Amino acid sequence: MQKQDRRVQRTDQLLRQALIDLSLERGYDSVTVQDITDRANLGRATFYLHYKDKDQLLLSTLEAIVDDLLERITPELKNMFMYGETSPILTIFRHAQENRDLYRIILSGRAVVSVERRLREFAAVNAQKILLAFLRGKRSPMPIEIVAYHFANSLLGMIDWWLENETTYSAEYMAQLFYELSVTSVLRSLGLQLAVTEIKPTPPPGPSS
Amino acid sequence: MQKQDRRVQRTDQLLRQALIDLSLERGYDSVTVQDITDRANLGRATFYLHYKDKDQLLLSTLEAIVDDLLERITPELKNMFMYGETSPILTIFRHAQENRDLYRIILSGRAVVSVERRLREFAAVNAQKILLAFLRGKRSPMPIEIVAYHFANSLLGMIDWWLENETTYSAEYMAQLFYELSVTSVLRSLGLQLAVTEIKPTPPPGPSS
DNA sequence: AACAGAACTAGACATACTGTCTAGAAAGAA
DNA sequence: TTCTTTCTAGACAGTATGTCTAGTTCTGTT
Repeated sequence: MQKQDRRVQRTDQLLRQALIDLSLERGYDSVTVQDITDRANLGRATFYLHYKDKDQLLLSTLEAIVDDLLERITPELKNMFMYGETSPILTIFRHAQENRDLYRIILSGRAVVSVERRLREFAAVNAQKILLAFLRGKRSPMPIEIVAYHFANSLLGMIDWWLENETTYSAEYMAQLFYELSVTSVLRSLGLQLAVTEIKPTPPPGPSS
Repeated sequence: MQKQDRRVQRTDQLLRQALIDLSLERGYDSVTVQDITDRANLGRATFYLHYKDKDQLLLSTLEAIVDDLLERITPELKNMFMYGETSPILTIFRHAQENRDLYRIILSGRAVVSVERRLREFAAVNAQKILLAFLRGKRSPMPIEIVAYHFANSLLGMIDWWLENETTYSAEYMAQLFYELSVTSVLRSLGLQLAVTEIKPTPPPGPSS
């Protein structure tokens, strides 16, 4: 990451954006390497100088975005409020909104298996970490892996639905829905009281109906 | 479906099984039409006499299995008990167990986008029907589409996890976990009391830990 | 047992995409 | 300017697709 690589980074960025755009336009599967380099105004050979294949390109885009999310979310996990402005859940919804295109490609199965699986695995692993922290050593009455998987799966599903359908709902509203639909029962299943302060009564129902 | 088509059906079945087997062995994506017909001891040309492409073949397998499930589940939906031996949820878990291979290929994203999406859509649509029936005309405090999507997504996620990991858990146990993790909070989110009888206390915790 | 029609096969074909390689052009730092 | 990195154009072999044709093998019916 030294020397003369501003050019390289620019090319990287062009390729990533081209793949995202083309995927949304006509589906990840049907996008060829040729298509990508054409769109990015680059030679096809250049692609292979940067990435092994199309999946690698998408994967690297995912990694970048995941790093970004982690950076934003880690400090918030210190205090474990699931509600309010510092809620990690809210942050995740906001992050999804900001990176809507990429999330959509990956989540709605537009993209390829391996990448989606990577994201889901990442989510499940982190969910488990968080739930374990909540437990503080207590024993869960339910297998923690299932609960964590369910938690991550629900969150991703909620995001998927949101980005595909009613984007007019605010991130705050979605976070609240998720809280009511998932967080509460997850905590209860772990044998925990809602160890959470700041429960807003019931935020305004999202814009449209 | 007349005349001399026992042979056709047999060929169909051979192709389907070959695709399932090969997909589990080395991933749906990397299976070629040649592979399938080799495994089924058929000529490649024969494949195209039956299906347009690989996706079509998988899709037709899915349709068949979905029809089967619907047939079993429809009568159970008459009485709406979510618990007990006639619980539709339990039936779904059993169905998944019986058709484990196919479910795994589709759910774990081993297969192709379009097929998985079809299954998820099917699940969401039916979930919505069921929830509407539960509401009996009452107005839900939460957007019903989201709740239905969440419900379907959770169920599929649970099945996915189950088939991929601890198949030693019984279908009954999984149904109960699902009930506690999802059904309760879904009903509550719809503004419903648990309109359900027969809540078993807490079934034995699945075999392993 | 023989026949007719349906179902399958083998192989060839055009097409498309992949991933690699080479020789050389363009860009940018020194 | 000069030197190194980065990109390009085009060619290449390899593999999969989907279509087609002519011919073979089944199977139910007579």
